[in-house]
Amino acid sequence: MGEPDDPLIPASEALHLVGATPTQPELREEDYVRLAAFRRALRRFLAFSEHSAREAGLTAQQHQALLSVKGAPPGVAPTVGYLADQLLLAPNSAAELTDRMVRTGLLERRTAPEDRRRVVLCLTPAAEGVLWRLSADHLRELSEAAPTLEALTALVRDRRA
Amino acid sequence: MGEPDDPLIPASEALHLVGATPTQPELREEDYVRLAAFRRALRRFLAFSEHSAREAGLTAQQHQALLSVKGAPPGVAPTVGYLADQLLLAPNSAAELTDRMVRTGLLERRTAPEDRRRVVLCLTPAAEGVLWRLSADHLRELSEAAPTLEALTALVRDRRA
DNA sequence: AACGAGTATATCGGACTACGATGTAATTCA
DNA sequence: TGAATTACATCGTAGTCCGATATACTCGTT
Repeated sequence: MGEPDDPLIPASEALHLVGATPTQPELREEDYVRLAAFRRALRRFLAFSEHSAREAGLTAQQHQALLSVKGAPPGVAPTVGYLADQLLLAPNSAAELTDRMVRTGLLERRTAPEDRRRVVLCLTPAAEGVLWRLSADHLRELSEAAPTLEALTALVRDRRA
Repeated sequence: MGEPDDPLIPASEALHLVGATPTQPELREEDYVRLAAFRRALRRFLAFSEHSAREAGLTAQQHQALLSVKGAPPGVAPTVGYLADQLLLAPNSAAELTDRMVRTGLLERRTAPEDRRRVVLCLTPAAEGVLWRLSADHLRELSEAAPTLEALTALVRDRRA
């Protein structure tokens, strides 16, 4: 994942950047443990997803791209911009992602007739099959992981100060 | 994020790699929409986290590293290996992450006396402050986002075939 | 006590992605 | 028509992760 990991701001300075101090969070040791557990659960799911996608020959990002295109609400055309919006990517990054997926035969670009600036994305039959398989796997995994996730969100949410 | 996104396996071949077909998933259009919505909610939370961390001068990965170290269960020493395990990273990547965080004054390396191969990680006071602030923000955000997330997991979990 | 196997980190080179800045084409509005 | 805007594409850069490999340390054998 290309997330920059080193803003090179010394922590001693960063501390001053955080603005006003919260009113009275009263953070306990337990809260850190819970947050850590929650994040780990999230990571576990994401790791499953990543692994699952990679086994099918694509990346997590590509999987989600397919899902966004396929799962676009009726009446909304899945364009490159829509993809960027759904995946919370910069428009150019979405264009590049599209490039790679077209190159590997997962997507097809179609210039929209009514506005020829826009490019509508279509799944290829191969992508259709892969996505079907991946979705089934994810639904299965979610039916197992969901309880844990829900429990943790509830735990984190309902902690008392 | 340095996630590779282009395995360069043509989709037509990838389709053959997915193994046995599921028994009878009966995927509907709705399922795709729900899965897409769920993934988008996840992304929203992760984006909040990313933004929040970056405002404090570090990355999401670094934030979670701090959380893992701080939230290590009592009796478990947060070493580099432990970090790798918690963040689901390769050991060398964890070592590099540690490097960057030591360089920016977030972590401190301490060779364990009883086994001098192991390196125990400690938060600096600055990191302690940043993490406290971030944790408060995340608990606040989670108390808002959790209901949505729970609703979506439930929706995805309890779909009927 | 020396040896070899195994464990815990560290280092190096390579692959890949995301972004900012910039460019191009199409549309809209004045 | 011309200027401003929108949608997407291209290029160079920064930064992460990983595999392979190296180093340091520990432990069980002999």
